[in-house]
Amino acid sequence: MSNYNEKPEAGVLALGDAILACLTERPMTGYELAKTFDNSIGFFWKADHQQIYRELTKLRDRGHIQGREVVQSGKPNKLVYTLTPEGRAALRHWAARPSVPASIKDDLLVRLYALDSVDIEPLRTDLMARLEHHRDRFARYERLLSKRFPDGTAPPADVGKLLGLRVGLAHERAVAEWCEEAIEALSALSSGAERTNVVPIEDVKRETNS
Amino acid sequence: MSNYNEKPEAGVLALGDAILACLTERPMTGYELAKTFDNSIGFFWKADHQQIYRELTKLRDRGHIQGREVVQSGKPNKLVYTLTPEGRAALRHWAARPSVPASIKDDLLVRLYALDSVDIEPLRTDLMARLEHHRDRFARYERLLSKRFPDGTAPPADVGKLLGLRVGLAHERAVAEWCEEAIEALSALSSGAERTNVVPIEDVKRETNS
DNA sequence: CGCTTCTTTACCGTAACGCGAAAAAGTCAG
DNA sequence: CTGACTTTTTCGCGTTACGGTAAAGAAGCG
Repeated sequence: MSNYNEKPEAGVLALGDAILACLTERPMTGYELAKTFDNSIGFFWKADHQQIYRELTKLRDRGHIQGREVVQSGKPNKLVYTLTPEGRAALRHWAARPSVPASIKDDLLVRLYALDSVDIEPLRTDLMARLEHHRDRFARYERLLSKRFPDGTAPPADVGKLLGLRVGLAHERAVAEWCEEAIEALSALSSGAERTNVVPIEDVKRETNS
Repeated sequence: MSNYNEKPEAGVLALGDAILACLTERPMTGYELAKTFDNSIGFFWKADHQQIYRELTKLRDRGHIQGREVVQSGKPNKLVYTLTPEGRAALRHWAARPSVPASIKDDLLVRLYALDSVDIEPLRTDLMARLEHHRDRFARYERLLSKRFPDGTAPPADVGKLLGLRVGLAHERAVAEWCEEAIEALSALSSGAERTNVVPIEDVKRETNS
């Protein structure tokens, strides 16, 4: 059996590390971080500005980042945060620890699990919204990919960002397809004895080759 | 502690609802719930026994479940929890609200994002562990599917459980495939150029306002 | 004999999230 | 000019989630 229950020490504080990761790119203010977590990480992590600022304070207290005030005319002064060498080291150290596989944790699955105890109509509506959502995301990732990495390759420093987009793409596609399947199944349920023939999975060998 | 009916916004407390969903199947004790959340929901949701018990207490206080003590000989007495009509109604009501699409939130992606600031070797090791993990899960779902739904169909009440397994399957497959891709990419990175002089900071991005 | 299983509960912490509010400067539309 | 909105940061209220440590008490296993 695979055992991923080692002992990740100080554990889960990934939001702070996500911020550190963002700051490896360039120094940023809390406002910038909050606006777009840069358009890669922000897809997987969302956090409002209060959260960001609170985390920034903690990171500064730990000496992982350093704030430099930039006086602006016409706007409030801003605090541009830069990684300190300690912050860099902390990030490296954190990144060297094994990650914990995230669980799916989707409440939709809970609803489906109790399918015979809930109303199917709102569920179907919900699933359709979800389908749209995942399709949107998929298209967004595709656009980003073809814009930032038109030939499918990346310079060494950006390989990780490419991979991030690729996993997002794969995930959204898989879930969107599943949504279609689920909607169909629910429709078949509510329309009664009508049974659409389901194609067994072994025969559906869909390879997307572009 | 007075007001929990005024804010029916999108789903917050899902752990409690997951427990309610479990209890629609059959009455269970906290211990049973903690052991295996039944082998469908437990894959997507993991919670230790303290969490479960705490949640059970809350649910009982709300009148959503009802505990019935069963005296046992040879074992401690147990509390078998049953859904009350109020609990059923609450579950139905909760399930009728739109769900919030869960974000991915995987710290591995953060590590990858900051790829040029971290060590690749532990990352590659981590990815290989992850690959194994997702393959395990995939195989597990496959086994469960062929055991519980050998012909790929389910009685109406179990359609949701089938769908849950199917999305798990699709997800694990997609992520496992991505892991392979990522491992390959990282290997190419580390075996490749020994740091040819690449892009120092010659390009200071000018802010729109200085 | 000690160890594990069974079953529940308690109290400790803190990370994460969310909501509402507020400063103090400027821009821009009506 | 007024009102609304942007920019940027911060405070403080709350709840949910989760993690650890530990205590019970009886049974069964080796």
